[in-house]
Amino acid sequence: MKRTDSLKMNYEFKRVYRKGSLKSGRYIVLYTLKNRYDNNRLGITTSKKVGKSVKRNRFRRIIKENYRLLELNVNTGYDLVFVARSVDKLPTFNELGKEMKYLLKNQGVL
RNA sequence: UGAGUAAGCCAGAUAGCCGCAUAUUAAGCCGUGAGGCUUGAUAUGAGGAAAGUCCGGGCUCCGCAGGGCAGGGUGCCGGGUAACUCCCGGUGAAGGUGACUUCAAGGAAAGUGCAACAGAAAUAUACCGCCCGGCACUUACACUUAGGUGCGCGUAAGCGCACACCUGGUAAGUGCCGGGUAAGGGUGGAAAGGUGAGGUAAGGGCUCACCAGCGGCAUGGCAACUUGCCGGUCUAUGUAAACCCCACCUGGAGCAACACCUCGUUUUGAACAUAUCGAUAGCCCGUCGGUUCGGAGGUGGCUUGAGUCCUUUAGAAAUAAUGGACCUAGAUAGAUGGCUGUCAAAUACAGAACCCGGCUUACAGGCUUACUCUUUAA
RNA sequence: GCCGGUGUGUUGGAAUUGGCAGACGAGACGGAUUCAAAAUCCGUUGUCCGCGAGGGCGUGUGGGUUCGAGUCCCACCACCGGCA
Repeated sequence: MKRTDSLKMNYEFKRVYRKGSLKSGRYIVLYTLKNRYDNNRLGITTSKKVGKSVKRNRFRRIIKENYRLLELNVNTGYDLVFVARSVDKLPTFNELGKEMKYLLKNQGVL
C-alpha cells in the first residue's frame, strides 16, 4: 500500500490505545491518533479470543483489503488501529466495508 | 436390495481484473555501516491433518563417543527402519453369525509392601455345623448280656426267679471339656483347584477317572508357541499403570539453539565467592577455569531432502534396491484476499515458522476396490 | 514457535501410603436477640429423585489398571507462566 506504513512495535500500539480516540462498531473497534508524518500508519489486532489462526487470518485480510480499497479517500497524517472483536460469525467482506466507512467518517478521517 | 467390514483417494475447478509475499533479472536510489528500498518483467506460493507438541531422529551448542550411581523409557515372538512408544507378519487372549476388530500381552515358587468395610478366619483360620472321646445330668429299655442284692430249690457246686430309686450296660437328648474335619452355611473382589465316583467315625487328592494347572520328554516352527505322550508329597489368592527382579535402550538443552557482522556502551555495572563458585538438571569421582549475567540493529541458520513422481526387481508384507524424470512456500507483526462469469450446489476440520518419520485428535460431501451377512431370484 | 505448570462446592483451600470426598475459613440463606439495624450466638448450604427414611450422580472431560481411583496410567479440553 503506497500511502500507508504499518505499525509494528508494541509501544506504538500502546500509544494509540492510550492517547487516541476510540469508536467501536459491531465487528471492529477503531482507534485513531494524529501522527507527525505525511503518511498514515495502519495496525491490525486480532486476539486469540477471535478464534483460531484461520479465523484470525481471515479477519485480518478482510480488514486489510477493505482498507486498501478506501485508501485513496482517507485523509493523511493519522495512526489507525483496527481491533477485531470476538463474534460468533465472521462478517462478510461487504458488511465489514460498510462498518469501516461509517467508523472512519465518524472519526473525521474519511 | 438392505446392513456392514477393510483398504485407499479427492478436499472445489476454470477465465478475467485489482491486490500481497518470495526468487531471478533490468533500471534507479537510500544508509556512517552490516545492508536495504522503489519500479517493471517472468516464475512460484499452505494441509490431510500444516493442529496437539505425545514419541522418535537429523541439525546446532554445551569441556561431553570422561567413569559410576541415581533417574527415565520400553516389555509375547520375528522382521522393517536413521530411530521409535511407529509399521508389517505371526502367536496367545477377548469380542462378533461373519468379513473382521481390540489388547502396557515379561516375572507374583528372588524378596518387601498393601488388601479398608464385611467375615470365625485374608495368607493362614475352626464361628455355626458334622464326627470321635471323656465327665455330669435326664429319659427309655431288660430280647441278647457282666456283676450286685433278695427269694426259692439243692448237702454242696450251682441253677431258677425277682429287683432298674444298687454298680455298670445299651439307645436318645442336653451341657461342659479335649480332639478330628475344610464337604455344608454365611461374608467378601478373592476362602488354597473343578466335576463325578470310591472310601471314611465324619471328612479331606485320602484314592481313582476326566478337565484345568505345573514339571519333563518328543513333534512342527528361526522364535513366541502349537500338538502329542508321560509324571507328581495334587496345586500355586490378587496387586508389578506398588516398590521391585530380569532383558534391552538412554548425557543435557533447544533455531527465541547457535554462528558471523555493524553501531553504541562502558572500562568496570551487578551477582557469587576465594578450602568456595562456575562450567548440565540430581549425587559422587575425574577434568578445566576465577566465573556468570547485561544494549540496539543486520545477515546467515532457511530449505536438495531418510525429497516427489514413474518403471523394473526382491519380499507374504512393512520395506529395500536399480534406472529415469523433476526442483515444488521460506515469511519475521508474519504473504493466498476482493469482485464478476460458468460448472445444478461450493459447504467440513482447518493456515507452514529449522526439517523429517510416526502417533493422537478434529472433519462437510463424494468416489474407487475387495470382502461378509441377510432376503429374493437363478 | 519452544519449554514448564495448574484444574476439588459460590469462593480461598484441605484430604496421611489408593480405603467414608469436601476438614478449616470466607460468602450466602434461615432462626434467636433488637422498636429496627450492626455485632454476637445457633443452624443450613454440591446436584438430582423422594412427603420421609433413604437412594442415584458428582474432584476439568473421556477411557484404562485395581475389589476399590481426587490420588496410579493414557488421551483430550481449558487456563496460567517463562524464553527475543
